[in-house]
Amino acid sequence: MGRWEPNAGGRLARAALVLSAEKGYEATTVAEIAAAAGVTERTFYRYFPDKADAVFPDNRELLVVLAGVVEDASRTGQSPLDAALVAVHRLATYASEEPERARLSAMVIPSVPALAGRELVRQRQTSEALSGGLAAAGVPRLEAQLAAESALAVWRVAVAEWARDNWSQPLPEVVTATAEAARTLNRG
Amino acid sequence: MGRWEPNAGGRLARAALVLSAEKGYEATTVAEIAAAAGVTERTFYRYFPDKADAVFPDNRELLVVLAGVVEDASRTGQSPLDAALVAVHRLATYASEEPERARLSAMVIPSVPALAGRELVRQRQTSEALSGGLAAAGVPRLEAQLAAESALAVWRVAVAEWARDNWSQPLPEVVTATAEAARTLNRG
DNA sequence: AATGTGATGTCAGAATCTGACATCAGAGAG
DNA sequence: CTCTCTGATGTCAGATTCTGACATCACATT
Repeated sequence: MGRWEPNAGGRLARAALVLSAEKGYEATTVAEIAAAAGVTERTFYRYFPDKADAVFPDNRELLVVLAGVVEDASRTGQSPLDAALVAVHRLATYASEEPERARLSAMVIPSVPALAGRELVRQRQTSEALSGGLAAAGVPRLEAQLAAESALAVWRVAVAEWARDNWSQPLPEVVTATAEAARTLNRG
Repeated sequence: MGRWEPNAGGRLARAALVLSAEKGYEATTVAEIAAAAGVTERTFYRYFPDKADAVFPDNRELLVVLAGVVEDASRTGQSPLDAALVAVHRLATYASEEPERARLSAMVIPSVPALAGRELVRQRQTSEALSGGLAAAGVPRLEAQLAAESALAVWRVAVAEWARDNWSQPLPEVVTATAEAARTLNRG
C-alpha cells in the first residue's frame, strides 16, 4: 500500500461531478472537491489542468476507437456519411454504458457556459477523429469533413431529443431514429 | 462632452482584440486592456461579463436577422436545408463586412480553448436561431433542427477551408462552394 | 543500509471576477 | 441660478482559479 489512498484522480472526478450536481458547478470550489477527495487543492491541479476537466472523462482512447470504427465501416463500402453515422451510434452505445453519469452530465453541462463550451470543443475533436478515419480509408478530405460534421449534427439533434424526452429512451435508439429522419430529409 | 471619453466599451473591445493579436490572448491581462482603453479594470467588467466576451462582438441582433432570413426563404418554398444555407451565406457576407476583424478572430480564436468553446456556444445559438426561423415558417421541429445543424456543418467546414487557404478567397464564395459539395455528397 | 523516486504537501503569488461604497460632471426641477 | 439626483467611473477588499518552487517521506532499488 502506498502512503495515501490509491486512485486519487478517480476520487477527485467523482467528487467533482457529485458536488456539481448537488450544489451547482460554479458554486463548487476546487478546495471543496479536493477536501471531499481527501487531498489538497494543489493535488487537484496535478490530476486535472482545470476545474472543467474534472467533470469530463478523458476520452482520447475513445476517439481512437471511433476513428477505427469509421475507417472500417468506410472500407466495407458504406458511404462516408453512413460510416460516420455508424461511429456516432457507437458513441451513443458507449455513453449508455454509464447511464447515470451520462444523465448527470446532460443535466449539469448545458446550464454552465464554461462546460458547454468544453463539450462543444470535445465534439469538434470527435468530428476531427471521424473525418480522420474516413480520410484514412481514402475518402477525399472535404467529403470526409462534411460527412463527419453531418453525422455530428445528427448526434446533437439526437441528444437534444433524448433530453426532451427526459432521458427515458435508450440513447442509441434515439440516434438511429434521428439518423433515419436525416436521411429522409436529404432525400426529400 | 461627458466627464470621460465616450465609447468606453468600443475602446475596450478594440484594445482586447489588438492586444490579443499582438501578444496572445492568455498573455494579455484585463488590467492591460483596461489601461489601453484608459479606464480601470473594474470598468472593464462593467462592459463585459468576462475577458472572453471582449473579443466577441455582440451579435444578438444578427441572430434575429438570420432567423428572419431563413423564415422568409422557407416561405418562398425552398427546402429547409436550402433556406438554412441562405442564412449561412448571409452570415458569411456579414463577416466579410469587417474582413480584418474576421481574419484576426479566425487567427486568435481556434488556438485558445476558452475562446473556441465560446465560439462554439455562439454557433449553437445560431443553430437555434435558424431552426427557430424554420419553425416559424411551419417546418416541423425535428426537420428544422436537422436542417439548421446541417447548414452549420457546412459553415464550419467552409470556415476551415477558408483558413486552409490563408483567408485569401472571399468567405461567401467558399461557403457557396462548400454548400455545393455538400449537396453532391447527399445526392451521391 | 544507503539512495532514489514519485506522489503529495506547503507556501507564495499572479490573474480573474465580484460586491460595496465613494466621487463628481452634467441634467433636470424649482 | 441653485439644488438635487443620476449615472458612469474610481477605489478598495476579497474570494477563487491556477502555477511555480521547494519540502517531505513511504516505498522500491541496489
